[in-house]
Amino acid sequence: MAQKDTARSILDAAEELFSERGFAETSLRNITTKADVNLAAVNYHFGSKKSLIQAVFARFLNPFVAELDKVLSRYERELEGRPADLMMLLRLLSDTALSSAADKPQRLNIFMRLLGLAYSQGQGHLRRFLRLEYGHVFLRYSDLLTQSTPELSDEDRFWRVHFMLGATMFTLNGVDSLTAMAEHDLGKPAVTADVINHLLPFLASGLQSSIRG
Amino acid sequence: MAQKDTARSILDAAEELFSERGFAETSLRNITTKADVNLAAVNYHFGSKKSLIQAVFARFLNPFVAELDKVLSRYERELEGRPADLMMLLRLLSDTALSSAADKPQRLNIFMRLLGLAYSQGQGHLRRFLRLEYGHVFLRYSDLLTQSTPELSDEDRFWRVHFMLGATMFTLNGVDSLTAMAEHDLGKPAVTADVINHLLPFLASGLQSSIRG
DNA sequence: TGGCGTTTTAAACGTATGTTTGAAACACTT
DNA sequence: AAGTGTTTCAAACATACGTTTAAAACGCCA
Repeated sequence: MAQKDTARSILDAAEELFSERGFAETSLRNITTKADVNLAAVNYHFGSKKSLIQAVFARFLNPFVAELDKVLSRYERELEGRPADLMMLLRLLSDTALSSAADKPQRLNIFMRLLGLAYSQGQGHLRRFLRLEYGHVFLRYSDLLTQSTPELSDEDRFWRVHFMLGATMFTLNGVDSLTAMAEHDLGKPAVTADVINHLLPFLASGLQSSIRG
Repeated sequence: MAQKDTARSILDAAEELFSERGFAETSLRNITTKADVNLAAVNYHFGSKKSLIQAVFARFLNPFVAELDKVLSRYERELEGRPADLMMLLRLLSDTALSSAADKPQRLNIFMRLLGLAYSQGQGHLRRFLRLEYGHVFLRYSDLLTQSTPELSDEDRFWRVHFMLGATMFTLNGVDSLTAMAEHDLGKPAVTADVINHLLPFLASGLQSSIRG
């Protein structure tokens, strides 16, 4: 019990602090103080700060990616060779993400902030770790996206998929500030699921745009 | 001459290093070494590291915002009361951005990376500085956007404008990696202007989406 | 209960950071 | 050329960091 509790406390504290202040700006002393464990515990249980960062991601992504893998397999079976439907693909992904943090909705927001940080702070080791560990699922999803948009040129699809990724990352990365702004500007509270309900039509329309520049 | 040269060298070096490694990860010693000036020069000329960061943004944003202000005034005059056109508004913004770094295209990419960092790294002081200093121009642009999309509900427009911002920030933030990937995947080199030509139709279609979730 | 591997602890290590200092070098007016 | 305000410089300062250490405390099986 001792080992699990200490390691878990550290992961909990690190997850929250990293998402609030970034990786470089969060010290091991911040983390161990919040977790109420000894400073040396991080190096004892995780080896280094870098490994701790990776462990934070792995704890969230391992179950998520496993579940997404299952969901995609089930959907491919249902399709029986027919091409995938775009809105359905987007729904599969967002539902999987939402349900992977269903017990504590705040955790999805926290994790999306971490993912955003991973791509904006240096953390080259993190990007390498993520691609190595989870790259295959995203390649698989990308193939299904291609099936669902046969009318697009490879070039248009390439760019627009990255635009979708950007809108999604940016939005979910700052979903807490955005929902707060929404409540202030529109007088209407919103949760992550509401934001996603607005987001998906935007993404689908953008991907399938027929406006010529 | 001495003062200007030293301060300029520092700003040049800081701009580049910050965009490559982030703010916390770039030390004053990194900067002053690259700029080939004495370590104490930063504190002498700028007062502190925070003020240096703000100065880097001000150097780029002051001329950009001044130019955008002029461009918007000219466009409003041309409209003579008619509602603004969406694609035209997007073009005005992107053209102004592109031309504000026309002499050295790489500077726009560098600056967009900095802007992304400003919103993902802690740097609360920076966000406050940016809103205080340049908020009025973005409010003005936002009003024109509203004119150009009268068919949208305030709620849809609110969310979709932020999705657009996200797609844009993410894309231009990583435009160097993206163009490299594009060349690898599509066998077709691309520059920032090409990326924007793909981006604008995506944004316009997303904003005007009529897909129901 | 005694012994042993695991975990926790307080303290220290070496290094890097932002900032300050006071003297030296410089530019420019009188 | 002397004097004055500005800028540069090498050095030091205080602080914070990630990591290591060696002893103490703990958990558990014999």
